[in-house]
Amino acid sequence: MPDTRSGPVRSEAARQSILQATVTLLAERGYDNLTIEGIAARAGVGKQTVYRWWPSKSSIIAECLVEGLLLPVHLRVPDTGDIRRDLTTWLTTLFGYLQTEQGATIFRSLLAVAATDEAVGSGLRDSVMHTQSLSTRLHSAIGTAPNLPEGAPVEEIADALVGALVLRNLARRPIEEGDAERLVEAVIGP
Amino acid sequence: MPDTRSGPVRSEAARQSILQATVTLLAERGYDNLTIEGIAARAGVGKQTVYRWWPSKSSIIAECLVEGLLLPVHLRVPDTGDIRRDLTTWLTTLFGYLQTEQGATIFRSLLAVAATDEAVGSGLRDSVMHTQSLSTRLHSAIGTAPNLPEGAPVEEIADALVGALVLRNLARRPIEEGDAERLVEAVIGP
Amino acid sequence: MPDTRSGPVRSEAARQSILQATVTLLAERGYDNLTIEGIAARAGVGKQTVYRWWPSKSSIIAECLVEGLLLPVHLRVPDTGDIRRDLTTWLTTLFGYLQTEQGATIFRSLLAVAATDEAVGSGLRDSVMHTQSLSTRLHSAIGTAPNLPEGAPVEEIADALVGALVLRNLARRPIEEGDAERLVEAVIGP
Amino acid sequence: MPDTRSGPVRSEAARQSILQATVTLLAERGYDNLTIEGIAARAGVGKQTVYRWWPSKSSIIAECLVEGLLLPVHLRVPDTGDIRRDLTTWLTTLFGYLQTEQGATIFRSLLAVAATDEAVGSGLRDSVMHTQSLSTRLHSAIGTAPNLPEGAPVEEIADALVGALVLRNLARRPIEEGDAERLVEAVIGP
DNA sequence: ATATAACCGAGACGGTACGTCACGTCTTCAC
DNA sequence: GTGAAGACGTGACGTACCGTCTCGGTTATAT
Repeated sequence: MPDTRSGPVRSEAARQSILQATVTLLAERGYDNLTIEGIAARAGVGKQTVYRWWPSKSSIIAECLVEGLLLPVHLRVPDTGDIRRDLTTWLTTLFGYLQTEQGATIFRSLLAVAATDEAVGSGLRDSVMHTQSLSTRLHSAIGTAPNLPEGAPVEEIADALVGALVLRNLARRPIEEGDAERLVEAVIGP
Repeated sequence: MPDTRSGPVRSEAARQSILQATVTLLAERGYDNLTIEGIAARAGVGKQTVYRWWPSKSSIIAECLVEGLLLPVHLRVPDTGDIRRDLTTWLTTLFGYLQTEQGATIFRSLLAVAATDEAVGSGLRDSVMHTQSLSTRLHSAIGTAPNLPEGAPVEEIADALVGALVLRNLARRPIEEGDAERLVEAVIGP
Repeated sequence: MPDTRSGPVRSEAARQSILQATVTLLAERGYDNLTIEGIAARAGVGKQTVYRWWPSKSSIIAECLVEGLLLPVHLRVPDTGDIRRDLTTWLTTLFGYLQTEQGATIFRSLLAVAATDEAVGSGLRDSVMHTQSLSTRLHSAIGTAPNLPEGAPVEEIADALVGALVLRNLARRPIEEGDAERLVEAVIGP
Repeated sequence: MPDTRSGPVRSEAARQSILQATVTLLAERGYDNLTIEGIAARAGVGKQTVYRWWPSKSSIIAECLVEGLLLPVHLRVPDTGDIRRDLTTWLTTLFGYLQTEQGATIFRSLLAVAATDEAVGSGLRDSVMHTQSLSTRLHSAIGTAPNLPEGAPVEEIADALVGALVLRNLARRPIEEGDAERLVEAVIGP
């Protein structure tokens, strides 16, 4: 029976406080300007308590992600049977999030972390963007659209959609009316 | 009478030395771990000489980009009349660059800068990726493929291609045989 | 009905272990570099067990002193009737202790504690150096030496002897042949 | 021709500021409770500026000593021809300094440093206490007092006097009327 | 030709944040 | 209630870089 040592147990309150402080500061001031001292101070926690449980700034952010504190929209692709409509709905939701100053800042922070931290980067496509659900939805749509014949490169289509989103965020290009539709058209065809 | 100040002129040697040192350090140790003091030391240059001419770390990197020191592949999309083949060729070249450890590291650094620095971010799609040439090529191909009818969302197609590239780089997904073809198929159709 | 509380009694083993660990670490690494965590770890004891019984680091050292763990020489001044010989014998013993690297280090630690901690400082002359026995011996020698007439400033003579010892230890001056004799001559006269 | 490098020169203002802050804090709060961060803050100076020029806390104090900022009494033994009177005068001056709360605190700090730092300890007897002048004065007095015959152990007499002073300071024994005289009598005889 | 001014290298300066160590308090479980 | 273990908030440690500034030395005009 492992892990039966006595002694105090990790403080869940401190953990939550740190994660919440991280999200707040990330939204307020961006990824640089985010310091561990700042997190600890805002969380009302000793610096050592942070270092005891997380090896790096990016790992805190990774945990925020897993907890769903960073992307407070549900990223699952809907399934009404109409793949065009579903993708458009899904993209519109995401575009809506990226349209807010705060959402865009947080998402860019996320990309900065991904660029820096291998673990976050590797998990970006699947865990973060839930691309899995996108792939699944696309698979189930095979045959229902002319551009989705048997053997269509589903993963690459998913990459293209998510990647376009990422690129827009990095490029600070404002979202406009009809962008979601146009993007869907670009990859699924007219 | 403009520009009648006296004194010596900006040292081109110092400038080159700084840019080169930046590229070297970026490839060696990544974007974080890149310090201005480190650049100056490696370049054999005083810190002030850096600060005199560049306002920030990211602006040095931006200049490296413009000088073509960072992405030593020519990014222009070829034009043989066959849009599929041209895109595949272009993507294969880029994939080749991102397949090298050094190229992937530099490109990720670039994305980190873009996530952080508004100017670099805004220029990412056009200046960095030369998406303009991609758009132009796609425009000229309208009508030559079933998925590129009149009024096709060319910009979004370009976004999708470049974005997929970016996403792959961030996600550290290794490139495999046929990836370029599949990606082209994903956006241009079968 | 005094002392009828329940529960186990203070562990003598823990107490001894802590005191011994303190002496060891003091001799090994000096007064600074001595930490309570280090003592507890070396003693195989919880930190709280230390804090439960001692208010401060210096009080542990004070207890080591009282237990005779720090100055393992008997400091009582002998009494053969010949005050010169007795003082010389006593000083030679002490010099011998201070000549060892370990003894000198421990004694300096003691002085550092005395400089810092009022209680230890106040007890230094009497409890630590047993100056009381020195005074007594000097008192009993009054009249037996030309420099010890009736009314001789016995306390000051004791101070002078002990003080000279302390000074030598602080000044890291090595002891040489005949030093004990010369010091006795200095205060008792030729 | 050594040391001809260009560039900024060490700031004398910063140096003075640091030394002065050290003295002030030492007198205010004692040797422990003295932190380098505290010194830097009080001096209005970056921490690195302290670390650039001094390897340790004790070395700052040592420099304060050399600058005469710590012991603001002149420690030279006077020479009127009457050795008893001269020693008494000298001791009275020192006792006066040690009688003030601040003087006693600073002097104890000094002893704590000496106990810890080899360099300061080694210099304690001579540089700090100017025992050299005491020895000289005693040498010149040989033959003028019955206890100072030819061949008297002058160094040991000096040790005894200075040591008694040190011991009193460590033991927190208050100075009383006639103490200086009694101490002189103890080592020079009646 | 000579003064003036901007360049260059070097690096000291006041700062901020880093990641670590130890403090003294506390909480948990076993005895 | 005591003891081993160790998490907690706190604060100082010594280091790395930040961006600004000050040096002595070196060009290049502008007088």
